[in-house]
Amino acid sequence: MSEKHIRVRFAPSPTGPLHMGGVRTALFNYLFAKKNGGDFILRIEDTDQNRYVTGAEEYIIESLKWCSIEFNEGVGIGGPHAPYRQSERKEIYRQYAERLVISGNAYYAFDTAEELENMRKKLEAEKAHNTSYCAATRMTMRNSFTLPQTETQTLIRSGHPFVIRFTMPADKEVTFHDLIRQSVTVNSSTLDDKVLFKSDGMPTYHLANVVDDYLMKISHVIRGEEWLPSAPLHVLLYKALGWESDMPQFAHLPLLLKPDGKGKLSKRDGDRLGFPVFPIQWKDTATGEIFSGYRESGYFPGAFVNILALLGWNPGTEQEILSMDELVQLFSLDKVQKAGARFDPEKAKWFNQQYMKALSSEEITTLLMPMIEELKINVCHDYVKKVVDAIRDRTVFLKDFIYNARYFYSSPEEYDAQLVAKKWNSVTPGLLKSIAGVMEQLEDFTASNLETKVKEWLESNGIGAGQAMNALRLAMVGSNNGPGIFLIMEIIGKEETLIRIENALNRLM
RNA sequence: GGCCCGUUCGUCUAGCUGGUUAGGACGCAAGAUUUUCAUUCUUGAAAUCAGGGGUUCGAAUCCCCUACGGGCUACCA
Repeated sequence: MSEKHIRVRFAPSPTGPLHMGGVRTALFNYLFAKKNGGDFILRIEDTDQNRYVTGAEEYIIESLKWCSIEFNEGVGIGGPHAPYRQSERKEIYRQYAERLVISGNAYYAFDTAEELENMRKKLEAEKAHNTSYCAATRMTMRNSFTLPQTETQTLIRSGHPFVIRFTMPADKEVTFHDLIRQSVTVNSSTLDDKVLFKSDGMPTYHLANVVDDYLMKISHVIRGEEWLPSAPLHVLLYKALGWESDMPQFAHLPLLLKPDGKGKLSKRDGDRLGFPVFPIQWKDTATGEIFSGYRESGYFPGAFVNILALLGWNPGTEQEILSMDELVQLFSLDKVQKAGARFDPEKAKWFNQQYMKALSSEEITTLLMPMIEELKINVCHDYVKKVVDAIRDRTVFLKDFIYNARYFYSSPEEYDAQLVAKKWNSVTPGLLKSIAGVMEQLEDFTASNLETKVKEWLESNGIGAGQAMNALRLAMVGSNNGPGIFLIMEIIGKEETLIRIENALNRLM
């Protein structure tokens, strides 16, 4: 193991939007690279033409950008090992596949889908332990082992479809070291003769991945746990290609599990349970279905990254709020958890709240203004800032400054029926009229002056504060939430305050 | 079915070289503040460390077995 320059890659395939588990894999690669002064590469693994989804690649790049996960080599920006899109590297793979055939580590196979299906059925019926194309079965199939050499040559020259399969040893212990799981051993008899090169001229993941990681001088392969079972094949491929001394180190990350039930977090869990699973919104062009994103839901990118970082990793201290710089400083693979991490949407909200707290009201307002303008709400920066100051403690998401604070921008249209039933009685209208009369006289319409004057009046008339305050809140807000009622009045101003009392009187009688 | 990986409060986790009242955070509960709702503060409940065997004076920490969970098992990645 030489002291190689650290080079890692994130290699998604553009089959749809990248979900948060994928972003976390990218993040861990990024943190590891930054921490060790290495390179972080973005490679697009688009070897499956059938599953290619238009827009997915752009989506991936935009997502990473939103998260501030920057790559310094790869698709879009190029680099010394370009191209970084596997479909554009097509020519490279075939020679390595053929090299494996020549060295006896791979072979041509001509079986049809139907023949493969029959083989599987037969093996299942026999209750064979290994029901795949492997050392035990390959001699019964149509391939360059069973066909005469001349026939193999003829078939290939005549353009007959073929695949190249790896010659998996019959019975060999394959052991490799994983940075997170230590030693992993598998017997090759349980593995199969994986297709390395497809009949459409494209490599499969296994070949492309190994070839590219070698050519791109990748030092560490950090990927999801779903790849652990095929890692022995990859190790064998490095050996077969004579690259054993340059083989990267492996680290298989634990999976992200769904908050409820069983299994790994999937595409549809988010909208089913009310939280996003995607970094940014994705619209499925085929079905028109929209999948919500963290960005659109009002999460700060820093909070999102923070949440992901702490899923399956921790710094070993009690600090939970960590900036990207701190994450880079503290990150290490040996603090990565082995078991899958169940995602908790509630804690995700808490993280966002912490990031909200860290911002000044001025900063929040600046972030808010474009949203306000887009909604054509006619208020100025200073007004919004007052709203922010008033409700920031009770706000988790940026959009809540708008939707949960509608009463700052317009008179309530509806009044909470339960509250009306409880707090609005026969004396209320008269009471509100009198209070409105008091307020009308006020020059100084600040919360403190309002409070003093209104309370003085109530006291001198022997009226309990409770019924007045609740009725006022009903008139101003329409429901039982929001900051101090006098502060709301100060912000919306005298004119609006009186209008709302009038509105309530007209509507509630 | 086969193979691989895993298993500390409901959840994320600390605990890494055996000796702690098993710590923190989210959530939950109670109280205080707020004549609303939140915030904030205080307090509390919550893991016999999956279970069972060992090793040891002593194990959440080491070993084995079982159970359970997860992943993989395509000419998908």
